[in-house]
Amino acid sequence: MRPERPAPLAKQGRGPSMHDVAARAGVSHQTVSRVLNDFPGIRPETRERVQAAIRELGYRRNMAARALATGRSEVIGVIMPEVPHFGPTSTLYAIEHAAKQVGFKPLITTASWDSESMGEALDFLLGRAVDALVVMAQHPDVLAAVDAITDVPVLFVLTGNSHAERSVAVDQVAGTRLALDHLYSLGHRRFQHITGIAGLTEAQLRRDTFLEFLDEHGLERLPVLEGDWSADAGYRAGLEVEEGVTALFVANDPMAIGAIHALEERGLSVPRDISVVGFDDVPESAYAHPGLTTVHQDFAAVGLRAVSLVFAAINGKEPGPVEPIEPWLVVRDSTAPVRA
Amino acid sequence: MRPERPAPLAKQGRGPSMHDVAARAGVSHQTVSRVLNDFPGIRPETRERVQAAIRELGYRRNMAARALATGRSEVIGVIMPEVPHFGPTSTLYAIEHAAKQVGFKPLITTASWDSESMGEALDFLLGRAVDALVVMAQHPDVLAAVDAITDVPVLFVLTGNSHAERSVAVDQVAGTRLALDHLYSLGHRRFQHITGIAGLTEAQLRRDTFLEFLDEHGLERLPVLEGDWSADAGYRAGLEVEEGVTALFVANDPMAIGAIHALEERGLSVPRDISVVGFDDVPESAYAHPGLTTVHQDFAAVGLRAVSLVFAAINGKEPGPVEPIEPWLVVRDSTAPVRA
DNA sequence: CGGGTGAATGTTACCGTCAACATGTTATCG
DNA sequence: CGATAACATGTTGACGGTAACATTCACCCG
Repeated sequence: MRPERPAPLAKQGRGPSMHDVAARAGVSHQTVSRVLNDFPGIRPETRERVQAAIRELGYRRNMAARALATGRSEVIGVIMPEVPHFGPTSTLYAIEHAAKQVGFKPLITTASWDSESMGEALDFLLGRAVDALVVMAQHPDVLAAVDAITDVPVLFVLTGNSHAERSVAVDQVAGTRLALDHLYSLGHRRFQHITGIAGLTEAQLRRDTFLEFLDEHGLERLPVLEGDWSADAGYRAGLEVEEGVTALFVANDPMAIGAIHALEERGLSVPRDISVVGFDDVPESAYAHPGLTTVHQDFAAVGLRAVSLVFAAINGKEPGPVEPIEPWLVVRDSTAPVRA
Repeated sequence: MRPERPAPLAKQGRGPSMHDVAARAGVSHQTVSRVLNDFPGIRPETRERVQAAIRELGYRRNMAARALATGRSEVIGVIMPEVPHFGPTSTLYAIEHAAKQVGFKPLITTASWDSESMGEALDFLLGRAVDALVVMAQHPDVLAAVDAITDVPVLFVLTGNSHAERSVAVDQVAGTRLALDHLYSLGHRRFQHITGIAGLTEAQLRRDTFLEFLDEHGLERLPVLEGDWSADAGYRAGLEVEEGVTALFVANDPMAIGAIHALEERGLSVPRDISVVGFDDVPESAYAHPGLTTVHQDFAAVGLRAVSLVFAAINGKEPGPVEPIEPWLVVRDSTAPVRA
């Protein structure tokens, strides 16, 4: 199962074309085209005849030909990270749904953030004449790799609002502060943080904001624990949480769940001994044990807004600056006031 | 943001074509084509010159034209359910990865299982001249809706091995029996089940097998609790679990997590008072509280095998019957021997 | 009642690529 | 040394649509 080059080509007889329909309806192929595209000035009776022919032949428009002639494909290219985490996946679904509403479909490809991988992804999508590009730019390098593209409108997503220019994102700084303010207001003063994958913009923003917050409040900087978004990593990091820490801010929910598991194994009770806040609000977090306090990110809104902007750009309207999407805090049982 | 018909067409100047490259390299466009497609019999020096021209112009093959000329698009159409659950999503990623290895990419669309929605999805994908179709057929009706398609190889996925014909699936009956045998061997005799979305093949198979199992062992049929795959539904169902039940088989992990939450709220301890088995083995299940015993489904294998079969079919090789993919049981802490 | 007008439809060229066939150019060999 | 492969490349015509322009016809009006 390796990539063959001159592929055997299992010639599958093509379906009927416009000409076939035209012949059957006794009109010219152009008239068929006009019916298909809802052009005015077709006699109802003619339209009827054409539509009948279409139905009878089971005709289906060839979008490759249409794309060739018009230069448009009604497809939006989407570049995703290679690992299917909750955020990208949710956003993808939202994009798919929103795109469908306006007659577009996504053409998906995955890429890591090195420029070679991105280059391949771009070649693939642009070669398909996608009408626009939505790039999940979780890593700063991605922006550079895509920068040269001018063939087509490009929109970045999941950039943590660090590149407001052409990007739709949940405000990571605001989300992080929501979590930390909550813990601080419960009286906690000894904080630790478990990060997401090093280098990813969102992980970096949460981490930087965490450290900023500590400094602002004159709190001690305990070691930051490195994670990779996975529950496994959260578990391992949870084993390393320092004695005396009462507030643990974890960069996403799965890691938080892993970490809580580790803490309990160590005999620490959440939230009695230590409060934990996650990030994302995955559906299971409400039923974790204890229910996980977390920052909700509205990925559906991200997808919707992304498509709406992309659609505007495709139609030549250049919209104004984009506001970040505001996250909100969901307080559950994994956080409690610090013990006296 | 509604679907406009005659769309304004933001004319974006097209990129260079083969002719431009040919002119620059001082050869004919056909020679360019040959270089691009790795045809033999090109003088190395000529090849060099063409490749230089390609690089200099930033030429990119127009796949719409290629698709039109060859009738192939190197794209696999994928029809997904509208709600992004773990199984379909994981499978999608696996398909994307496997497809990439053989030079294909997925074109995704979602559809519910009614024939109208499926019809639209099919029109869209076949209009794009996809080379093959992978349909996530979670509902029996889907099979009927897609049945008429002969233009292109079609493969079903996630059918729970109920339609072995043209389908790749994890064996649901086997998986269910793994879970139930485990519980039975621990001494449990009072079972209850929380189902997935009514009507979906996988949910149905798990449920039917559950009932069969009860009958085979002469166990009482307590009411089956209706769920919908969501942790929420699991929680609600968990509130309804009957007194005296010691073994709860839940149709997926998120619902199991929700159910456990409900049981603990009711003062029942898992696994002391009641053992719970889930299905799917989502990554967080290992760190649920208690660690969830569950049936692991290898979605990566499903995706891989699906692509491999589809690829074979595209190249005209009709492969033999497909073996189902075997799930396995992962025993963790949510199951224990029944108390004496 | 002839020309103008607009509605309905037809004709032709072109989008960028591949496939089939045609041509030109070297080596090869009797 | 001329016929003849074998190789390297060029030319032409699909593929199935869309767009621009051309045509036909009926009708209206001065």
